[in-house]
This record gives sequence, C-alpha cells and structure tokens, in this order.
Amino acid sequence: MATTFSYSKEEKLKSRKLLEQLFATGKSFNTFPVKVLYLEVEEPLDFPIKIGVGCSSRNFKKATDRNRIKRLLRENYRLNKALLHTAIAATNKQIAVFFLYIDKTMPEQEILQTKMPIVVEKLSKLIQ
RNA sequence: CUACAAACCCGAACUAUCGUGUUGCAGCAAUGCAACAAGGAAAGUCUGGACAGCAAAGAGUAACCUACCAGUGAAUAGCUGGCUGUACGUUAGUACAAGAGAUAGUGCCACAGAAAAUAACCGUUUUGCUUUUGCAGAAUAAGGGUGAAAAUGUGAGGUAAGAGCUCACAAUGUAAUAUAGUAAUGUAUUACAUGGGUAAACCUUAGGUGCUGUAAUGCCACGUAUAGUAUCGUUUUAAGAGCUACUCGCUCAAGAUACAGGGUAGGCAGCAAGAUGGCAACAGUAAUGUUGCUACAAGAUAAAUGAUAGUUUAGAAACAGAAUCCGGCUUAUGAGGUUUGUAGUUUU
Repeated sequence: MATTFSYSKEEKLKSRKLLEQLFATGKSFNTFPVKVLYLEVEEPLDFPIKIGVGCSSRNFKKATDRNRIKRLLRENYRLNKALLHTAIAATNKQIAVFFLYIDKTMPEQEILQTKMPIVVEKLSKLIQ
C-alpha cells in the first residue's frame, strides 16, 4: 500500500447499497466533533478502504457550509490516512467508513487537525 | 471636505507544497504531462418559454391568470415611452398605483349617531280632535349634533313650510360633435344625469391557460413472475374499470402469435454553440433591432473546483455552491468606485 496523500475516485464510498448497509448495521464511535461509522465488508471491493464524509443538512442549511465541512473532513483524512492503510494491509480486511460531523457550529480547521489523527489511530486499533 | 441614505459598477492578485473532476496527448498498465474547472445572484421557485411525455393528446363547466395606451421581445405578471389619478413641492418636477365595471345583482360599512341607504330623532309647516297643556296624522332633507363618509356647492326664485322643484354660476360623471394625437387621453361646445363608499367582498365584462416535468424521455446490458405493446381474432352482458377537479364523451372480454416485461442494480444518450457573451457602426426618445468583427470544452451523480504556508491590495474579503437550458422578477451582499439626495463644516 502506497503511503501517498491522494484521495481518488476509487477510494470514495459511493454505492448506495453499501451506505444503507453501513448506516443500518455498522459499528460506530464518537470522537467529538466527529462520529465514525465503519463496517467490515465480505464482498470484494475495488479498493480496500471506502471512505465517505458528510454532515446533517438539519444543522447546516446552507449548501456552502456543508460543502466546506465535507472538504475539511476529506482534506484531514487525506493527510492522516497512512496509519489506517498500514493497519488494513496487515489484517487483509476490507472496510467501509463514514465520517459524520455532528457539531452544530462551523468547524475550525485547527480542531480537526488535532482530532483526525486520534480518530484514525482509534479506528486502526478497532480493526485489529 | 465630512457623515448618512438610495441606485449602479465591481465581485481580488501572486508564489510554493499536497490534493479533486473533465478533456487531450504519451504509455500494455500503473501513471505522467498539459489545458480548463461555480455565480451576480448559481439562491427564492415567483413567472415566461425551449425540449420531452401523456388520453383521440375531444368538448363543456369549474378553477386559475391578466386588466389605461403604444412600442419591444420567442414569451410573460418583463422592459421602454406616454396618458390618467394620488402624495409631496411655489414652479419645474419627483415618487407611487391593488389603473375594466358600483346604472347587472347580492353583501358589508366598527364606534358614535335619529338614520350608514328605497333616511323624519330634535326642529319647521299644516290638518283633525281636545281646546290651557296635549294627542293623532300628513308634508318637509333648510337648520342641529355624530362620524372616515350624511345625499354636489353658492346665490336667487319659489312655497303652508321646504326641497335641483326652477334658474344662474360652479363641481363630478356619461354621451355626441369639433379639434390635437397612432392610441390612452387633452381642449372646446352641446345634451343628459348627480340617492354615498367598498370589487385587496362575492361577482360581472373582456382576453387567455390541457396536464406533468430532465429522477422527463430514448437506447444498451443483466434477467425472468405474466403487468404491458403490436397484430390476428372474438363478444354486445356495458355492470365495472381506465382517462380529467366534475359532466359529457372516448377506450377496454377471453384466446393465439410476436415483441417483451416485475424486481434489482449498471452504462450510453439527453448534457453543454446559442432567443449566447463582448466590441464597433447604423436605426430608434428608449426598451430593442440590424450588420460586421471576435470569444466560448464546468458538466458531476454521496455529487469535483479545495487545504496549508507566505506576500500584496485593504482587514488572512461580503452574500453565497452549478445539477436540462435560456429570458425576466424578487431577495442577500464586504471594501472600493461613480451618480443623486439630505445634513453639517470651511473658504470666497
């Protein structure tokens, strides 16, 4: 597994079916202000880690705000994903993950910068 | 010159590192390189179209929309110019308009007041009875107070007292004629009418509107219950079902053959060059049009256009994120600029 910072199309969690399955039966934990849902997948995927990001449109009515949150989540995951990738490569599993922003105020870049490594580390341990 | 308000213009730039989408090129591939990559409102969904589908893409009613005139435009509830009315103003002018009809009908008009619409409480005049008072009736809208609004105003005649009852002048409305204007309408004359307002009450009149929206729709792949389509064929029982808000009206049996279909989850088209933008000339008061030159690959589908650091403007910039496309309207919006208005200050 290459330790780049890329976040390409194959890596995105896109399948509606898989998303429904994730929200229905996936496990989750909170690391404020981010809720992480994850699920081990049996069927073969084109990429071993599928990632999605989002936030509630109830909390953020403007599309601009939602876009910014998703961009920040995506950006911070991209910069911190190396640890998770090595963990996955070691266990040979496949997972689908969704990062959900649960705070009701606009996020600060600095907070996410400090939190995201913690989130990724926790997720890596839980996978093993 | 400063402050405030309104309208319009504009809607940051550069460098480095990492990253995203599309297209092109190279490559067996991984990938690399290059180009391009949100808006003036992309928003609200308030409107008009393009495009597509739907029953025979029928009729009527209902419903909805519009409502001074002319021009403009694909079209509109848009835009431009004009007319009229209202408000402000000495004028010039500016702003706004829910700008057809109250003489088709129904309703409504709080409080106050006799009475809010086929007006008699007080008052005025008069008749009868009683005859001191008073009682009953008739006529009368001049005077009274209330109210947003009280029966067009002033004067004279007239009368029992009064009254547009009559006359003069004036006001408003309608019609006719003349005149100016394409027209709305203005001006003048004549005639008639004047017993309120409200249509942002129902309503009437005139004109218009079929409905659903690109998750439309077409095609391909996968795949197989018998819903659908086409053709053939059959029936007259028309109840029932389907089509629209309703009525009329129209369509529909079983069966056979062929196509092909529920559900699931994909791909391609639709899907980006058009009522397009910019500049110039010409026509027009203007909106706008014509001609010429020139520019234009955002196109996703859990949905790209970003993050960090530094520099600059001006303060690490407001409102805000395309989802079929285009026109208009409405609303939001930082700094700076332009114009107009108001207030104050300074100088002459």
